[in-house]
Amino acid sequence: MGTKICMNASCQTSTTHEWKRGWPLRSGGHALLCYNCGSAFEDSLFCDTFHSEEPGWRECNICSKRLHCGCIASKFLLELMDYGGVGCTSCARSSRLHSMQSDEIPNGFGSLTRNNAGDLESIPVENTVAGNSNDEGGLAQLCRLIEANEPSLLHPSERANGNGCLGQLRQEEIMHAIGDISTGFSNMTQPSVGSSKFAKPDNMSSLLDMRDIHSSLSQPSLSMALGAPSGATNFAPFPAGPVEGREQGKTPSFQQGQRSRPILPKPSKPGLSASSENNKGAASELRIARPPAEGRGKNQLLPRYWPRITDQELQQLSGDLNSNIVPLFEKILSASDAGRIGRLVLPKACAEAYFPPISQSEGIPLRIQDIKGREWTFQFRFWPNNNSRMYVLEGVTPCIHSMQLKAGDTITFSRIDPGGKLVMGFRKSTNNNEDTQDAQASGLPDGTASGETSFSADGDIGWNNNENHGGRINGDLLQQITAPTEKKRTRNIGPKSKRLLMHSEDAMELRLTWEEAQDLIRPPPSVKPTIVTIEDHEFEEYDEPPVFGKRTIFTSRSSGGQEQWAQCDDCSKWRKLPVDALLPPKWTCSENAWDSSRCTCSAPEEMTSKDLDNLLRVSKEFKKRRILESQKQFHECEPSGLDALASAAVLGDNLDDSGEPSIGATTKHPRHRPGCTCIVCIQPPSGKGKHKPTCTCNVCMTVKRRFKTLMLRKKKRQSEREAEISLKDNMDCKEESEVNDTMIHEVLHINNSEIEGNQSKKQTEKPETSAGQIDLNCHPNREDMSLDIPGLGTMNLVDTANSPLDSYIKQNGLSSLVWDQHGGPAQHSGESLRRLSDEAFLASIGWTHESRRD
DNA sequence: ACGCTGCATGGACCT
DNA sequence: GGTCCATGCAGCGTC
Repeated sequence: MGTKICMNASCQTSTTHEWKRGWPLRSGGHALLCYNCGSAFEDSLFCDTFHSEEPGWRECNICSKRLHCGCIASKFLLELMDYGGVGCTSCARSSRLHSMQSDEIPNGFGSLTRNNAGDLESIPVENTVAGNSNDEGGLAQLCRLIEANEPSLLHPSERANGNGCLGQLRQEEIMHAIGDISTGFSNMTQPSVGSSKFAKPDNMSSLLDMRDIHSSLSQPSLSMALGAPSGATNFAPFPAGPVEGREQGKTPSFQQGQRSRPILPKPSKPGLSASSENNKGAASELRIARPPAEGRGKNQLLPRYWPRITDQELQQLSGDLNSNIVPLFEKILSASDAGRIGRLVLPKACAEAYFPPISQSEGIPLRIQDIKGREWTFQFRFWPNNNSRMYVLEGVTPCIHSMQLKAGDTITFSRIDPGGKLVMGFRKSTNNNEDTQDAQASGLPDGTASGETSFSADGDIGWNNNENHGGRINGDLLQQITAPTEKKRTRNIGPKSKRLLMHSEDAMELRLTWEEAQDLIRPPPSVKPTIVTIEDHEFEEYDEPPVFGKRTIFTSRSSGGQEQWAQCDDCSKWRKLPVDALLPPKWTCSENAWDSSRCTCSAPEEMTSKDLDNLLRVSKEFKKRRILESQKQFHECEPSGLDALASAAVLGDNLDDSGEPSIGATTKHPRHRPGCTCIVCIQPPSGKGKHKPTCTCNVCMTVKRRFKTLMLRKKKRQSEREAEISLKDNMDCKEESEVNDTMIHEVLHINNSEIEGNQSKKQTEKPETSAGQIDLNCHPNREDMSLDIPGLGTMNLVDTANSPLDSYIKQNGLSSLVWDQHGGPAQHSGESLRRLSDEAFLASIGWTHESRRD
């Protein structure tokens, strides 16, 4: 991080690695303080936000000089200015009490003076504040100065946490701040410099407490915007309503400060939209998640529930109602919240903080006014849940309907003070069609729109809302949020912004199909396989996991031969390779052992750029089409792979045979409750030799049905694949003409080799040819994975699905069984085969034919 | 059969 | 590992 020099003139410690952790920075991390005296290092006074994002430059109301960056400290100051106008240093000085000169600030900015160069210096704190800890440095005293000048401007909690630190001010800003403070407070009443409170060094040593002041400072604009008539009590950011009132009796109000909270939900998350602040300027227009009013209870409210109401909205509201609106919390409606049940799950912390306390599960009726002034009565109650409580509002359906809310919309709860009346508003999800109106009505009893549309989409800093991120990502996200059926998927994606979102078309570019992945798998380099024979099939076993090889493109020439093309990782030129070449993940021209004339990057490319473009374009289109097809298949067809296995386990064969009565499906399945009739549970313990072919027990019937269905599906698929292959061939022929005379058709290798998923089939049917073509896993799309029947080997299962019935029987050595039944190598008709297949299959898995033995 | 109610469950998130 | 909360579902009441 380089050498840091302490700003304390009497210290000036220079260090490269020793420092203390200071106040949290809005953009994450902490300021660094001198380990020796606790003062700030030079560059610690720079605001990270300022340097990285420049979110909040503002102009002086008078001279238009640009001020501050919007970091925690300056925001506080500026918002104070917002109350009475923003002022820069010079303007402030002209209007400010001239008596308030920096050298006259006895216990505050006496520690901050300008040196000869005009820069700020920090002088030892002990020089100015008796008994004060050095830890805070001079900046901490800035807060005290503020308080000294206008105690009523601070929330009692802020006064209680009088050790505030306006840390990230850089030198110039500090001077601005001083001036701003002067200006801002000059409009206020009774500057009481040097009050007893001011001199009192209470709570001044704890850096932890410093965060409190940061939190508190982060939200003063809210109350300011409410236009409190006058006096300190009205200026408190969240005037205590009845709820708090109960506790106020217990706790002195000055101790009821805002709890320690980060200024924004998470440093990284607000950053998503922080840049949008750039041109906004006025903080009052930003939809920033605010730490809500101090409520009852000790639980912190999760940032996702912080109300995001703008100062403008609040101002308007307050004006409309002639009273203070205290935003309490908000919640994005879930599917069940907006559903027919009519129960709105309340966040526990919110319910306990802002709603009346309830001791009985039945709860109490709660009257809440909606945006149109109508009053609704809900049952506010709870259920015991895991040694905790789950709070719900019951009977919300009519209200939800009247507001035309649905899952994904946000419902807000506010309180009108005085009186403590609860008000609920809403905010529509911005991806709704009606978003253009987007009548944000956060608690507006008269339904007055408040200009939400203009900034809801880009000014919102909350990370758990559906309005962040612009463009496609936003669209996708919103779509997911408002689609309850997609909820499970969106949960992971939407709220947290932790995952990279990508539009589907873009994602398609990067998407690797299973077939492609299969074909890219290479044996681990320089590891010799062990050859293992399982059921007459030879397998290569590797001790090391496979690696992905280099992706190549295959082309076919009109002469019939195939070519493989690979791109050099160094020069990006395409080189022609033999079809059977398997490349490592990284490959360069120098490794081109097949063409000595092109084994260096300097060698020219064989293909013209036009050819190459065509090649790539066709490959890309082909892939897109292929992915779309696979998606279509996925949606239209049966569940596959593990899904099928799970479904089959749950549903027996109803998956395939919908005509059969359903075995009661239950999501509790894996536990196999008593009475479960799934394929797993109905297995006899031994599983073998106890069932006659005519047996109609549950097990036998299920197994029979399963095998029948399997075969039918297999046949159907086979015919579909054949049809598809012919279709593909036709399409490929069309494409060929587009590319080049010499390139008859071209497809990705992976497409070429197993367009219809036949590759894995071939590999399993003819494993002896699979040497060099590693299939380390069977295709997850294979429906026969659902056949998890004891006694049947994995390879048999694979073959079962992929082979015609007769070959299956042969491969499993069951032909003798057929002979037995018919007294010789009968010429089986399809019908007889089908008739026999049940028994054959039963035999293969161990259900022997006792009747035969008889 | 249908709807309501209260609880259980498990994934997601937080500490 | 603990907590929260969205949702599933069994049991019960009502039609």
